[in-house]
Amino acid sequence: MLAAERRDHLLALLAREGKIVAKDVAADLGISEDSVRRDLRDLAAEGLCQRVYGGALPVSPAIADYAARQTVTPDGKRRVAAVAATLVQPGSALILDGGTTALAVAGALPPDLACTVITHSPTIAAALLDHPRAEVFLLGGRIFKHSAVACGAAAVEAAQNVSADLCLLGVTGVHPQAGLTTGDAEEAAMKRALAARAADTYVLASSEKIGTASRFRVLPWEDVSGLITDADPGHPVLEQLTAHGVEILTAG
Amino acid sequence: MLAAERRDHLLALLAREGKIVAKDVAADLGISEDSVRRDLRDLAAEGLCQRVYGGALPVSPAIADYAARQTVTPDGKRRVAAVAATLVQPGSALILDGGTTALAVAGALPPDLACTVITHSPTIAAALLDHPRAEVFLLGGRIFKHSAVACGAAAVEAAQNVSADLCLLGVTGVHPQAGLTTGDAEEAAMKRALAARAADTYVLASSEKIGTASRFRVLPWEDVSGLITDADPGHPVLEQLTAHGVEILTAG
DNA sequence: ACACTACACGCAGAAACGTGCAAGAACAGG
DNA sequence: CCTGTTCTTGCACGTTTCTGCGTGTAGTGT
Repeated sequence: MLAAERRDHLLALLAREGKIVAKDVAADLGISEDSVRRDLRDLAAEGLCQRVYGGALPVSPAIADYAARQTVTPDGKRRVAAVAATLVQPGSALILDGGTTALAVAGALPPDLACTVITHSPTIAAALLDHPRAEVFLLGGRIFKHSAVACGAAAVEAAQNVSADLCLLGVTGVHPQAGLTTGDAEEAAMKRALAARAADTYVLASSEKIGTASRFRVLPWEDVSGLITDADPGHPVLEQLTAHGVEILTAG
Repeated sequence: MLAAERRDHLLALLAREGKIVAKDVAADLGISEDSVRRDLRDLAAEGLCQRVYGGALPVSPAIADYAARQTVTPDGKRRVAAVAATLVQPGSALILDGGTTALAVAGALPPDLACTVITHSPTIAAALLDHPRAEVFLLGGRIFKHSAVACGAAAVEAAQNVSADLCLLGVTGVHPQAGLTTGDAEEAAMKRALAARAADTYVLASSEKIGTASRFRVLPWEDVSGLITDADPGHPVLEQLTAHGVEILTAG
């Protein structure tokens, strides 16, 4: 049994049974109680469960199954998403890009947050179905299979009819000179169109993207309000970006 | 064993077992653990799996999850979907409504079918991502949480810009006098807008809907080419519909 | 107050990891 | 056919991570 698998098992168990008894799980899986306790401690540290004497309980019954889904996104993206979610004010309008990191943001939004989310990603729209107070507006268009978002002329046109307070953008490359880049021209244009419709644009960039550049430019740094990343705040690239006037939000 | 072949093997294993243990695979294939780890690292970099200590896990259990949900689709809906899928000609354009039955149709389409699918359901758009040759066009608009589809003025307007050979419509009520009905006025209008853009409209109706009516009329029988159902062909309601000129396709 | 259980912490062995390196295969060009 | 290059593969090495055990402490129930 893989360690990560065990972790998932615990969360699934928590969602299904509503509680975890360390002793029982240890006996059940044939591992030491220490390992179970260690896992529970880690999960609790990430806010995914509440540690109690003898085992663990869900932090809140409502988000139990959500937590199980969240664990599969890599740690870095999850941390970036958590910070990004704090930028979304109740009652505000948010433009949310596609991609796995943005999907993590959708999941990280408080379940009962009342806000408007505008997105061109069917995946993200579907993910927000269980946020009852979030109003979701979907931008239509031809679906680009590679990144699972609506792109093309129709999607860009649809974007012209919306406005928002905040735009959260995912990219594949973050480079001091090249700016924000992505691997597809259509996608780059779409991201540009989205960013243009929001007062502030923040970029979601897990650490592996820092310092890399892809083929197509999305935005120059002048048009970016801030960058949210889990990279080391002392990273040389990040320091250069600060010099460009980009606010750096680190998700340590 | 070719490197690419090994890669495929790993992905297949991941899909089948839900996890990969580097050590086991290495022993199984008679190659070094290093090679397996290298492959997993590459796959993870491409976002095809999630690397964990000891092996790898699927990026998102949502895939397995979704597959599992498909199988729990009630038999009736699955049979209806299978028949509906046969109506879709290669190269044709299909307007696909939202709802669980329509989702089953998306799943029932041959994986390599080349066609255009127009839908206002983010869920269905997402489900069609694994049909590489299907061109998906998403109709945007405000998302109605209840049925998880785009509705409202924007969605209806978007629908005006498309045309298709076939429209597959889900409804909640099929009644000889009341016609096709559904429980929400906005949704009814949207369905009407969709049906108007296709040469032929077929209705998906699992047996429990036959003979019932909901509050809002979608279409009169004159505008319906046919009905696909798993109800008994001798059902009195179906015979009345035949009299209305509606073609009945039964999914025995 | 007492016994008992659960707990955190530190430790050491084991397992998994990343990296550099060299041998070998596949390949392109002369 | 030969040669230089590139890519892949397995091995060795040092490093990191995981896991079970022992110890002392804290919490729980009688």
